[in-house]
Amino acid sequence: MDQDRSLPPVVERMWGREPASRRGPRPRLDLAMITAAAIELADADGIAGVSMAGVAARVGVAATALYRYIDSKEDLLTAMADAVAPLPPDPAGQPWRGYLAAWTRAQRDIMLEHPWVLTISPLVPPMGPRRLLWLDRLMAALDGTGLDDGERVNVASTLTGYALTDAAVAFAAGDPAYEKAGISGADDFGAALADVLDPEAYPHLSAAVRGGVFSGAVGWVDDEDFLFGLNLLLDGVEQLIARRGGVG
Amino acid sequence: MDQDRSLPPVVERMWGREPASRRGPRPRLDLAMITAAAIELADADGIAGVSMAGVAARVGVAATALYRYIDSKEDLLTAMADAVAPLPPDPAGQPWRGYLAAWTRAQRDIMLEHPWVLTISPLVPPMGPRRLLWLDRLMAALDGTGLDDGERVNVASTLTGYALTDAAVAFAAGDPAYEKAGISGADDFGAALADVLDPEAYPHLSAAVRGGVFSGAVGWVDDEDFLFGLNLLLDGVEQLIARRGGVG
DNA sequence: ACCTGAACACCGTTCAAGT
DNA sequence: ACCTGAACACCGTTCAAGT
Repeated sequence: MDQDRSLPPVVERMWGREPASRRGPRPRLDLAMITAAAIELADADGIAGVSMAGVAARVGVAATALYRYIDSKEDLLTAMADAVAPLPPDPAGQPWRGYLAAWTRAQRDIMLEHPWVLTISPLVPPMGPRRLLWLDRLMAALDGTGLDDGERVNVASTLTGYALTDAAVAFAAGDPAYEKAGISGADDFGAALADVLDPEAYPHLSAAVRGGVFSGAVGWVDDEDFLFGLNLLLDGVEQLIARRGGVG
Repeated sequence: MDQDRSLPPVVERMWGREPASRRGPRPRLDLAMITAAAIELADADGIAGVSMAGVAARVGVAATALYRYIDSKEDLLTAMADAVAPLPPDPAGQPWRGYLAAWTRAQRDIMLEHPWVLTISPLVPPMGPRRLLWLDRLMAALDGTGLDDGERVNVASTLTGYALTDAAVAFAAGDPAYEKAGISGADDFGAALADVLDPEAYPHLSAAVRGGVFSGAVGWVDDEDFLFGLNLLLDGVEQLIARRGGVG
């Protein structure tokens, strides 16, 4: 039962389970060193800056030596997505709603600081020690609300998804691809769109664009927008808690 | 004002604005043909199956000829993410809540059918004709609720994000990377996790895992889970509408 | 047992040359 | 003006050989 349902090798290593190597020279590296180097490269040059050769050079080793520690580059990206997360905020003594808000904001901030996470995260299930610590803390914060474990997990995944979406939208507004074309903010986004939208085919949207939906001072990136959607979710959670008879 | 705030070239082409070419031989291709070929490849072999050479071969042209129509592979992916969306459901005569639910589900279904969208979508702002048609229809469905344009856009982006998250989670449960390791469903996911979780460091989560959170009959992929989070959101929207004094 | 260096198959993109 | 073919710089990954 222990051997049958084993985790993927990278995940095992992310949890510190290095294979017990006995004979021969001692390893010069471990997964944490490699992951840290890769994260530094990604922070500096984006995901395109992460090549096996580049990571290897940074830890002072030949490119091919990395394959002693990971099976593939994909595995490396999986480990990066977990390791980039800092420790979650401490839920001790906090009311659930305040903690969930802080938790979600902190998770979004990770992605604003490390935009490359957006390019790997969504398809990777959170099985590493860091991401699961976040999950554990959120579950703790919901003690006393009457929500069961399954509901808590669902709340966590919904909030994680929201953080991801918000970060992606915020990032898109400043996307270099659009700056290249002379569009630098929400303001120009709307103006450019107006040129192309047929009012007959897109009646509501083109009216909204002419009305200036995308021309707000800060537009998409506005903190108000983050709170808007977040409170939508938290209101929903609050209703559920009320139904379960938990305390607010 | 028309020239200054121009859209990126790909986006212009997505809107059918092919450059007016006069002299010389007529083009053999257009962006739609190229995009359709790329989508077929991605559906068949995943995003890894989409190479410039492969797409070119499928439309019967040398690899380098594609650069007459797009500036880079990234542009091609942008066009694919828009073109893969079918027409949105028709909102005519539907109550807002029912339409939003159908809209969100349909959007998630796109990603379940074309999982490769998950690997490009989150960083690409929706500026193509298809994605913006979806936005227009959702805005139409909210007529009479009292929500303003900005709020409607925020609702749309939040629901889109939710659809994306749900699809990603559902997809992760069946991720080949985990099947490779002998983990085929939610059941094994939980068992594998139990081996590695330290109950002292992860008290709530390890209790939940022992309690079988991840061992439900269908687990993550359950339709119940999709509706759970969706209703959280729609309850939030409903509260907002009530505050605005709109009709349900 | 760990690491290296050479090698392989493949990739996106450029550019000059053809029509 | 469109398309081709050769070429370039780079990539992830393998494998035999060294210690």
